[in-house]
Amino acid sequence: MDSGAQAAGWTDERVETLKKLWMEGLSASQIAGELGQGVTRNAVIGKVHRLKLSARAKPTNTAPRARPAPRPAPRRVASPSASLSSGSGGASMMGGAVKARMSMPRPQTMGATALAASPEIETNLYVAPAAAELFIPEDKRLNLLQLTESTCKWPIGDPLTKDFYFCGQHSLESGPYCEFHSRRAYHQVDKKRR
DNA sequence: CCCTGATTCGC
DNA sequence: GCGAATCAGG
Repeated sequence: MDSGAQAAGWTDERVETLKKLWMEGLSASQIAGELGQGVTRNAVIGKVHRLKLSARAKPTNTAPRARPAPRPAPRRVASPSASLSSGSGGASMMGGAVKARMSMPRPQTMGATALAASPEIETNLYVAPAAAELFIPEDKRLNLLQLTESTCKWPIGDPLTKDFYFCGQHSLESGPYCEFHSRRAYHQVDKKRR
């Protein structure tokens, strides 16, 4: 009995699922995860475009597609070596080590995520720059002149008062902040406020 | 750093 | 047609 060859090939069923989920606003990675591990987010996006499904939720948008992206020279890596004997009816794929790439068990705020009915009163109109999250001993606090290339430049407190200082921890090579504040800087913590 | 979709191009 | 690599934005 033949078996296998399920990862590749977009069956009508899968295409329908793709359309459905895409229209519902799910992200490509989520759809990929839903379809199966044999499908990557790139595959989903690629298929979406081939189907001309892009622009799912854009009723009134006449904005041109940004820029055609002036590619200098993608220069893709040539085939490492076509020494892999293809054909010969040797289905040597699927060894078993299925790496669960990209695990995201977190709900994450998607487009159709309803707001939690939290009657909490937001009295704090002014939120400090995530200060109280990391206590810095006084002897470690730095002022503007004390900052160096290797000190975390995350500001803490109100710049207009004396209780202002910089984190001062050893900063990462990849940024001006320490590891802790580097995360706070970007990452999707609150996403965009619509 | 994380994520998102968009695009290109070798297969 | 397919999707990895890459790009570009947030």
